[in-house]
Amino acid sequence: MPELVDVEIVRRHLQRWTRGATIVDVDLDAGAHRLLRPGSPAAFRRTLLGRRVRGVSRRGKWMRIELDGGVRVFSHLGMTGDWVLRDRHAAPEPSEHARLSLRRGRVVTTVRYCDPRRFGRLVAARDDIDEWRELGPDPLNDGLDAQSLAASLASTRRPLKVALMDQTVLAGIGNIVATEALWVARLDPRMRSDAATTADVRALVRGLTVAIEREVAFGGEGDERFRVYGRAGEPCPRCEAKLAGIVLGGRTTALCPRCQA
DNA sequence: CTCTATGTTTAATT
DNA sequence: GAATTAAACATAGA
Repeated sequence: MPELVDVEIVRRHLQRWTRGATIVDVDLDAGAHRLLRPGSPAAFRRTLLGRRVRGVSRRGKWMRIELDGGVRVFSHLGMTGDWVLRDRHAAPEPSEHARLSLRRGRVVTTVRYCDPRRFGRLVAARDDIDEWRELGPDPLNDGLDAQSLAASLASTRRPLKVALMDQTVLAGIGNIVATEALWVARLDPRMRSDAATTADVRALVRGLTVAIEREVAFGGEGDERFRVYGRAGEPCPRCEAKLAGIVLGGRTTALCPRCQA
């Protein structure tokens, strides 16, 4: 689920469910310790209990739940994380590892963090964590600036797709958006990042915009939203050539050998 | 049984 | 230092 658009959708839900409410209980299961990096169940619980939620912000794939007293809870969904709203008496969800009980007036609800693979993170802190501070511009929050992107790309020799997925270059770009954007831009994912011309960067900005808008239009759901991601071996939607599948930076990549040369 | 997966970090190697 | 690669994390689904 979680790339930039998916995380933004979760953020909106989480903010709607929690803003203005007070955390009256924190429950963590036996598997939650893996999510609290750094942290411990006891400290996490102690830090959150009794605090009111002021809002939820997001940069890239990180969310920041802002609480009274300057406390912040950072949430990363990893590969399979999600937050859901449930009645306080509802049974635990499959793969539910953390639960916040929230009181707004006399009504108590629960938001639950579910994550079967537990690659996600939950970090309570009084300052912004390094992972948050080091994030580059967020395409949804900050827009895309061709000049600064060009400067970032020029500073490294890695393959273009690897640089795009570097969260300090742009925050929130994952394997899906990177793959789709490069196809839209007709750029070879293997080309050296510092070899991108001004025209290439312009095409890339457009590709990213198109790919992100497509994610938004589909609500981050359904395989139909993918033009090339996961479609190696199928015909290119643009020129009908057979899409190639390669590995870059340890991630599978689909590309059209004809129009992304 | 095998293979793959929307993410990140770390270690080893070039 | 920079870049590359593989492995690790843990689980579900095809």
